[in-house]
Amino acid sequence: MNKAARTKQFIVEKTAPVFNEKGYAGTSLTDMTNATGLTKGSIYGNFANKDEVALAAFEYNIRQITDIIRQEKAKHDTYRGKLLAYVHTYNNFLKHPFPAGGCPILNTATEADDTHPALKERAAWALGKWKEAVMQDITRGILQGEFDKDTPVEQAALTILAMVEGCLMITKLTGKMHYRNAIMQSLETFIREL
Amino acid sequence: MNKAARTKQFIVEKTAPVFNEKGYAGTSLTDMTNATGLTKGSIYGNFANKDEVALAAFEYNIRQITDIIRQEKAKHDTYRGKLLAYVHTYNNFLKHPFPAGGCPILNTATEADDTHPALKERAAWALGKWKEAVMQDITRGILQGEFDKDTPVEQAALTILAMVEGCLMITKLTGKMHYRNAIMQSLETFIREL
DNA sequence: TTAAAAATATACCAATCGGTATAATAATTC
DNA sequence: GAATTATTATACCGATTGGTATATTTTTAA
Repeated sequence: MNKAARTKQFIVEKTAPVFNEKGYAGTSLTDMTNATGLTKGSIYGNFANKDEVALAAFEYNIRQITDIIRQEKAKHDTYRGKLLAYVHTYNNFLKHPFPAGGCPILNTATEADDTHPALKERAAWALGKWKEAVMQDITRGILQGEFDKDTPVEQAALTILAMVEGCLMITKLTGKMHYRNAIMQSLETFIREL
Repeated sequence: MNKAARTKQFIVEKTAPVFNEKGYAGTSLTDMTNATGLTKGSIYGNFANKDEVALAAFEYNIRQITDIIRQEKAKHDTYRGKLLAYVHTYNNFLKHPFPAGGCPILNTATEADDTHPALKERAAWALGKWKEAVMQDITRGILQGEFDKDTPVEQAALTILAMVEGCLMITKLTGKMHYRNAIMQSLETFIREL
């Protein structure tokens, strides 16, 4: 890993939380130089434009979360346990190195909707991957006899995603932790009833 | 209603969809003059600054939705019917004059989180009002014997909100209508099981 | 209808935006 | 260790940002 690659990585790591908190349009080059301590020339020597940094930062934030989830899922053998890992992870997300600013998919979905199609595409892709992962857990759980074999797999997966994202949004907006606990309680019930 | 008040209203109506689509930071004064056909001087003669217009536009978008929901709820006598009105309204929201850009609470929650505290406060307030309305429907439904008397009222209300907002986010990001239908199906089931 | 008041348009402000050419510096290769 | 290449900093670009002072036009009240 040569100097250039290291600096590139450094820029991504330092700007990722800023992009996630302030959004794409809200993050200026000045924010980026402040976050990194580097100058504009230095940043533009490693990236073609702000878009490239934003995209790389988004990927970084996504990977941050998927790594945590994968780790937590691995702790459980049953597929119900793996699904419940979402509940417990998000319910204690202060314990984990979650990206500052919350869920990057949620953040990107609303802002980049009309303004930044490339970023929106990445966010949609990430959501799709997440959906597939949950669907796979449900499908395998059905095969293992853990879940009802008549479970509508895609619908259940989408419902889990919606509850998690809705929960994150409400918690972020209100700051009330018992709101989060309440919604996560419902999600747990939903998963246990599959 | 004198000229000034009419112009103020006109500015709000024309800029409200722009703010909701592009966000607060993403909407420039040029966007506002384009949307209204007025000049900067004219806008600043009626509002102190961009903040004031953004706040008024947010209130306008919120009222737009609450009016529709109130109307749809009034069509049903039962409280279960009133709750299901959320499902049916959002499921056919193309039929209604919903604000362009989707749910203003969702849009504001993510963007204004760190950047615009006043707007965030209004969004949190609107969400709180919504939560209270749903809780009231559930409480009255319990008194009427429609719902199980052991229903955790606040938890159920928050879950409904989370599912709706999560659904809106996923639909906005992916554009897939059958995702929306699936999640709304789960919400309907949830309400019917209260 | 005319005078006072209010609303709108024009022209401008400093500051910041994203981006770049060039010079200086550091890393790499021979 | 010297030469070359890659990386970073400086200084600047035009365009756009939010905002304002002033002039002009339009409402409103007498």
